[in-house]
Amino acid sequence: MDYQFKEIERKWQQFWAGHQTFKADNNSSKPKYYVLDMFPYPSGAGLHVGHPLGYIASDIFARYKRLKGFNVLHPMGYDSFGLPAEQYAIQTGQHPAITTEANINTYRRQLDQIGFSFDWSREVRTSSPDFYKWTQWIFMQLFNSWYNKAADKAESIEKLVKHFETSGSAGIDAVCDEDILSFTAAKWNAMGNHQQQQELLKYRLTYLRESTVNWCPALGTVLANDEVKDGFSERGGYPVEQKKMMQWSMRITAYAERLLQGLDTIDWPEPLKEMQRNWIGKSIGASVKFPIERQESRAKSQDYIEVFTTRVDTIFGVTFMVIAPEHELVPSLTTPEQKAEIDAYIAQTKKKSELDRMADAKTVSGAFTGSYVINPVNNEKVPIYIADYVLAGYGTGAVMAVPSGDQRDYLFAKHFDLPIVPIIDIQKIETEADPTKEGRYINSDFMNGLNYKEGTAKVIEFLEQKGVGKAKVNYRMRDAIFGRQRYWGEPVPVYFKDNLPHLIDEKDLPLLLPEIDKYLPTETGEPPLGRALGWNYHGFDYELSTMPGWAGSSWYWYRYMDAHNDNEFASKKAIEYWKDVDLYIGGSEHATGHLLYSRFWNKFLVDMGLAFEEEPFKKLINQGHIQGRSNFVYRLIDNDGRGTNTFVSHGLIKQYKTSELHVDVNIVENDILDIEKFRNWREEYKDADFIQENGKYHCGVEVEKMSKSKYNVVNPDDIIARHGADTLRMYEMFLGPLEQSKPWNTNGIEGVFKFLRKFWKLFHDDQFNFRVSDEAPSKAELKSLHKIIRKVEEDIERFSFNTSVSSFMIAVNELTDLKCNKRAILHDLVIVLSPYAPHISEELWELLGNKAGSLSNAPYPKFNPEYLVEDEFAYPISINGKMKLNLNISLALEPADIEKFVLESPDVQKYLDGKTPKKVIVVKGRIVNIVI
RNA sequence: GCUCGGGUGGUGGAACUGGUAGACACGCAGGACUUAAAAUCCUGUGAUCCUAAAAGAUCGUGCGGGUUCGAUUCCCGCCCCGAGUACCA
Repeated sequence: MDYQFKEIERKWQQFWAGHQTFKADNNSSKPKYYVLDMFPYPSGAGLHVGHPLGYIASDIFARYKRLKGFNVLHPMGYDSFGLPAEQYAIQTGQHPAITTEANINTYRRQLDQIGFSFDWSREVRTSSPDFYKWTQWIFMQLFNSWYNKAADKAESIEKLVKHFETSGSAGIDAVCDEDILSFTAAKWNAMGNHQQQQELLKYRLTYLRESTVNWCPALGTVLANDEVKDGFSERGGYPVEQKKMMQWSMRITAYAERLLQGLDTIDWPEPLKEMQRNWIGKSIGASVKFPIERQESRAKSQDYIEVFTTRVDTIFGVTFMVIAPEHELVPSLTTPEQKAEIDAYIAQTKKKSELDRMADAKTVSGAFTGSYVINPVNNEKVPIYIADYVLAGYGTGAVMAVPSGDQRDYLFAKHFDLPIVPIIDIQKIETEADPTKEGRYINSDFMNGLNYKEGTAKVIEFLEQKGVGKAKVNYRMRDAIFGRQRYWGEPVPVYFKDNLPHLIDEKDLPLLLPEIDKYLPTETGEPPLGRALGWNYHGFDYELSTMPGWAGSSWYWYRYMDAHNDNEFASKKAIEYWKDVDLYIGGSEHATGHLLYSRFWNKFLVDMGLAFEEEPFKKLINQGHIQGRSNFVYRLIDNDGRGTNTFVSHGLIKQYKTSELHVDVNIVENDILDIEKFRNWREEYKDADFIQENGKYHCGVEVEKMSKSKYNVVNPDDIIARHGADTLRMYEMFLGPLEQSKPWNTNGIEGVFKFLRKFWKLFHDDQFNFRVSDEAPSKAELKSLHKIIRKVEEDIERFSFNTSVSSFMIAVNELTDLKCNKRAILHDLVIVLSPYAPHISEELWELLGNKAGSLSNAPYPKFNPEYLVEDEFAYPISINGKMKLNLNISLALEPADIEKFVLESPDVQKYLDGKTPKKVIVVKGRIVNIVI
């Protein structure tokens, strides 16, 4: 039989499913290995050819690790809460659970066809109550915890309460809100429960607080910073505005330092780590309080403005101060004379959209408040301005402006004609600011003559002594907003009593999503859950927002370890066994979302003693994105400027007036249009004419996003129907390096398919009868085999799957040339190929007389370097680094003899021409160059 | 602007620590088989020069320099493409 991929693939997929071949065991004497993919959101469009790229790579690795004797956990599931199902529900009234279920079934069918070795018995779905029960449970643990800076870990809130009861707020160093009270034990105990609870909320790791949020009116929900792009929602592209709301937040900032430090311990791509570092945005500097010079008549709300600066050493160069227009002190600082101007400026900033503000980044604007602060180092009077280049959300929302050292301050000073004072002797400030740290200070009183390091230490010491400043570390990262005004998400297990949030009883978990009539906000503007009639907790109102998309994905890898546990999110035993993810494959778009939140929750679970590895994903690989590759046809335009039904081949379009049209890539092969298929594609093209080149119609090409409207979506089902899953798997790897983004291009797929046929034919005679020989393999055959054994091992270990595929082709070509059908060779060859092309490998494995299904755990063949030793090899030598010649040298020669042989050989002597060489370059025992 | 990737034949891409650049595949050209086509197989395929042919020579990894016996690889400067980020004090 010729290579019948359809039957073979169906047969083995059924076998694997029926025999649970890839079921992972939680008890094994083998070492464990956990290979994880970022689980997909099951969208209605199904998988396109780009989605499985990472899954194929991880599957190859998982299968390889099994061959290497590991107990491999390789699961798959669905991140099944999300907006599209809900949008669809709003439009059609269909319950998102139904849509989701249907989409999951499509995904599952498509995934099964590709022949993945997933352990489906451990499948998880974030929208399933037995999964989100534990998402809610973890939320409750976060609510019941606070972050103890002294111990540098999260601790139970009860411990904090005990401390308050016995010692008051003294001695507590916590990550918390800024407006915490300080109190004695007696005062605490005298507080009512209501006030105590309110105070505790400022410490909890998940808490309710009024905060400015990204509100998207069109979507009717709050978005996280990473879901907003340039002032528009990432999904849908609707405008986003700032709004103050009571919101659930996660105190991720408590973990900022650990999240930063942990990056140094994990094997992740450097760019990704860099993104997280930038996101966390640590800057080391100082905070300084500048006393406000109050006029007697004005109210004394606060008598200083605090700034954060990374260059406290430049404090003698401060000539003005700038605060954000939203700064809370603005009203009290504005003098009556300046009020009109300030109000106008604030009104103007409010009007500006995020986009305008960015476009305006270079134009200087601002307004004077009329008030002054005193520079604490020299008691000089410094005017206070407001300007939108200062962000309310970073630092303290106020900056000390040093125009000689900071370019923005410089431009501002020039615009408002404020003094620019140089403070370092080598500063050049004629045309722009000079932020140098070299040189010695001038105009800086007690710092004069010091260098950067000395000066910084000195000024901090001075400020600390005066009690107006201290060294401080600042982070850019904000606490994560945790509420969405949406239906299709995890309900927050909280009810309200006396306006205070309370957790529901643990035994009432999961808090199920209630049924509602419509998936829209209520008429009063409450989230969709507000429509659930009679939905309350013993008469008390539930929280109506649901959790964001990242909640379930922040811990799901633990659920795979023990997917059916009803009593715990995963048993301690299972977590102790599987520990962490050894290899995680997914896209870099999750850098500052999922991958950061997951690390945060993981650290929290470790603090609680519920997990044991500080970092959840030891090694991470970002697979590149598969872009679409669009094809175009060119419609001839007639003299009246109307489109005709004649199409011009791409090479000839310069000679005609044409318009470009997308054409379905599935009716184009190697950029040549299938004219018949084109005529059938659409009614209007039935009678199309073509101006061709050499009898062919060439299409134009462009790389774009894969999308339906561009007719460049390639469905894996079609590829599998034509060439089979093994071809698809190998071709996706062959396309290029895994981590590189590249356009999908079916042009070369024939080559991979031909390879698999050749491989099949190694085991068969010309009539396609299975025929292998038990003769002893020849040296040449062993050499081919062992080259590939080593190559594939090396390639897989360094995730270079594309080069492996090439090497397979070479090996099979060599063995075909040798007419090799030796059982011993083919036996090992099948094992080595099996991670890449598992179906054909299983079939041949069985034909070779092995027990069906035993391939997945067959031992990977051991590489023997002896077989690579040749008797003679072509020895390349360059002369003067240029001329090259090849000598045939016997490998039996010793290195010293080789040298003699080379130098005395007639070819070399010809070049030497009687002279002795000046220098002989030897690399690894080989002469590579002779300098004459 | 800043940070991180990356520029190699007609195309996708190899070359792992500086050591025969262009593996492998696609495409293209020629040939075999065939009444014909498809499929399959074989040969050639960086450019230029030279040759009847064999052989040979020169150039060649974005551009310009440098280090080295030797550079796609290392260093300096520049250009272009992609990704992330954006007034972060």
